Amino acid sequence: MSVTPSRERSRRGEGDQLRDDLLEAAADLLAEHGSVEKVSLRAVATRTGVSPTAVYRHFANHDELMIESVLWCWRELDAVLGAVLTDPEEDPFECFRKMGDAYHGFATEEPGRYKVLFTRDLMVLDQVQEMGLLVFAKLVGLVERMLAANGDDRDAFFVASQVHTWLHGIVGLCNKPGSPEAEADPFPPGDELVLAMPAALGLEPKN
Amino acid sequence: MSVTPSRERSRRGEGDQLRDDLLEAAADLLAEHGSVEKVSLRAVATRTGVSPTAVYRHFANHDELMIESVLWCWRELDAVLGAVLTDPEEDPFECFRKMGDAYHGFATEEPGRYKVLFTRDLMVLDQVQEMGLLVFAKLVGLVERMLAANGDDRDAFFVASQVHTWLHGIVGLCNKPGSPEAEADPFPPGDELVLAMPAALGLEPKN
DNA sequence: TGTACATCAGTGAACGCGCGTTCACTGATGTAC
DNA sequence: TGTACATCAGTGAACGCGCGTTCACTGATGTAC
Repeated sequence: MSVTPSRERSRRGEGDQLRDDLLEAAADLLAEHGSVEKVSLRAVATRTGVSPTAVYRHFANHDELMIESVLWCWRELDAVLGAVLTDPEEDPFECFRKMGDAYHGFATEEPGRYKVLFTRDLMVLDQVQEMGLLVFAKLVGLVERMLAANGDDRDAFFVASQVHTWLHGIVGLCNKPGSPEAEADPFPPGDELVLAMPAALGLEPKN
Repeated sequence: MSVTPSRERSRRGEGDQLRDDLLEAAADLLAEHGSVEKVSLRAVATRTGVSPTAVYRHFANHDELMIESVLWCWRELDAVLGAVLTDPEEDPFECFRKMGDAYHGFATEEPGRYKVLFTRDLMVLDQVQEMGLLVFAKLVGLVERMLAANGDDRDAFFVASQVHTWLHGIVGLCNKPGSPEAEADPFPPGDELVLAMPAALGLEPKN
């Protein structure tokens, strides 16, 4: 029941440090296991170097710890995509290609994290849904710019939904299961499908 | 520890009946919970009206019970899609529309079952992968017929992969979480996206 | 036709495990006088 | 400057739970003689 003394007790008034450390450990465990059910409060405490009871000083219970950790993960995806999507001066088509790569890259490098983000039971929660909308709104904006540049009068919201659903499906079916053992699964590599998407959806610059 | 006597003991020589009953109960529980981890051997036994130990007469352990149940679920999807895909006389474009509806319908009506089918940890298993390939091969055949009808020289395998990844993404992001509480989620209804897919992928009959 | 017996289809108690959560506590540290 | 004390940041033991799995068993049923 004792704990590896891997962590020094915070100084007085700096107890909130533990909260961040717990969230970081929980996010790592979510990334490793890919699901909220497989990450126990006790495991998070152990990884942080603290006893299970200490967690209750910062979170009401296991559920709250997990929800906060998932929101933490969402902020990471937002940061990754935000770095690519926000510059309003850059060519939107170039921007779109980079976004596809970034999205596919995140899902490939962090499959567990990605899976957790889009778990349906979690997306029902208001706060999680809000984060999802925030990221999606950026995509809608980018699609608007592409359509405008092409004089295309399609609905940007609908087209952005097409983009997102397709990307989501590609990374869901084509991701390798960790090791590069390669040719086991029946599908073409995800990046080829990502590459072919803009043309199929009419999101390439008109000549 | 005792069991509701909801089930009569099989007659001698008919012990295999229990095996089928267990698989059916397990498939139902998978449909309800949407994940292998949430379905315990004990829960399957209880639902079947039998003690946990009885399960071991037919399955080596919890893992084997779950794998066989998932294969059972795959056979159901195969049957649903097979009913639509197999008639080689029918107009392939009409057939394709029906297939999209059937796929979307299965995923919407049985979200738990659908989720389990495409769980990555399970798809790694040879037998599960084999079932997936079997279903996918039918789609490739259908796409071949559409491309041929249109004199389209694209690779049927690649186009079928585009179809499947997109459908998978649509049902993954747009499915309602059970009740028709409606306008919570940010995306357009899945059936609209399914309807728009053939045109976007160039899979409508040429005039 | 009667009876001993092997087999089949299960049961029931028990095990050790990790889990979420509660409770009473401890010891260092900053503050008031 | 010294000391009493409140507070903060945790600890450690214990609880009841459901789980997968093992073990010795039971009772009905078909078969051999």
